[in-house]
Amino acid sequence: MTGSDEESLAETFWAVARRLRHQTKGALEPWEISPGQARALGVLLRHGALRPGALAEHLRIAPRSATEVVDGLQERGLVERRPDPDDRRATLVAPTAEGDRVGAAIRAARATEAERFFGALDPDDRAALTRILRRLREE
Amino acid sequence: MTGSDEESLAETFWAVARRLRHQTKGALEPWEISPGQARALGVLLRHGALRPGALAEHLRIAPRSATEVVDGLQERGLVERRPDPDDRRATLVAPTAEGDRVGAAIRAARATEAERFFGALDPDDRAALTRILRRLREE
DNA sequence: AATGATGCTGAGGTTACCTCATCATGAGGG
DNA sequence: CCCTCATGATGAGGTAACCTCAGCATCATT
Repeated sequence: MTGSDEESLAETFWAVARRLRHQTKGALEPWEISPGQARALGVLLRHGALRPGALAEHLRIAPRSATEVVDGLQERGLVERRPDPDDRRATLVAPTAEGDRVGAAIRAARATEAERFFGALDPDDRAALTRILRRLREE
Repeated sequence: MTGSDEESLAETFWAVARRLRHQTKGALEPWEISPGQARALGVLLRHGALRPGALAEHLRIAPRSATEVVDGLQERGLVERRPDPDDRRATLVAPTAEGDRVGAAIRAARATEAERFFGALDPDDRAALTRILRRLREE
């Protein structure tokens, strides 16, 4: 019985994820930026300059894939590569001024979408969800 | 303030999703079946025979993509196509006996993984999460 | 019958990931 | 020093899961 309860919890979780993803997709369109790129930009805004490898760890993707994400962001002028002064093999990826600006705007737009999405919940539920998800994330 | 709280709620949600996805990935390996196929098989077990179009609606993907998922399941002998007696344009997709068997095994394996994942929560939190996610799904 | 809608699928494209090989550089031992 | 091995980024090439659009068969309506 526990088993099938758990099953439906995971299933429900994914159903919600899908709905959130579909709804949020449009939020990024004004900037023509993919979800992965937006996520990477967010990490860079939070952490400052990072090596591609470190960025990959944050995003939990392969280092090679981080190179691609950075390529995309660089093409749009949102980040720049510069040599790492401590290691000539390495590159540092840092947001440009435009990257800062766009990153902040995206952050705001996503907050609005999230408000629309999670707005269905009353404040208690919202707080409970936040608390529970944080526990699941950090485990 | 509400805005940034919401932002971090969505962010947290995605962080949890990523972790769950990575953890669950291995659970399907014994059957060499993709997550999407497993999900489709689950829907078919729950609903019985469905047209590809209806399956697509359940999965929230394009009808054409449902064709591909069904192709994959059919190659593995887990579902079969048969003509819809009510409409000769249409096809009904139904699990085979093997599909029933594998579907049940997958269901059990996923329950085990989900238990490992959501097991970090005490029963109250688990119930609350289930209730809140259901609301978000159905909204 | 004729017309337009519907159900499925072939053809072909996109995206976001992956692995493996390559090349430059770094770090430590002899 | 220099040799070897480890490490950082990237080129080359592949894959999985989605998509759109066009085409064909069939249905429903006039």
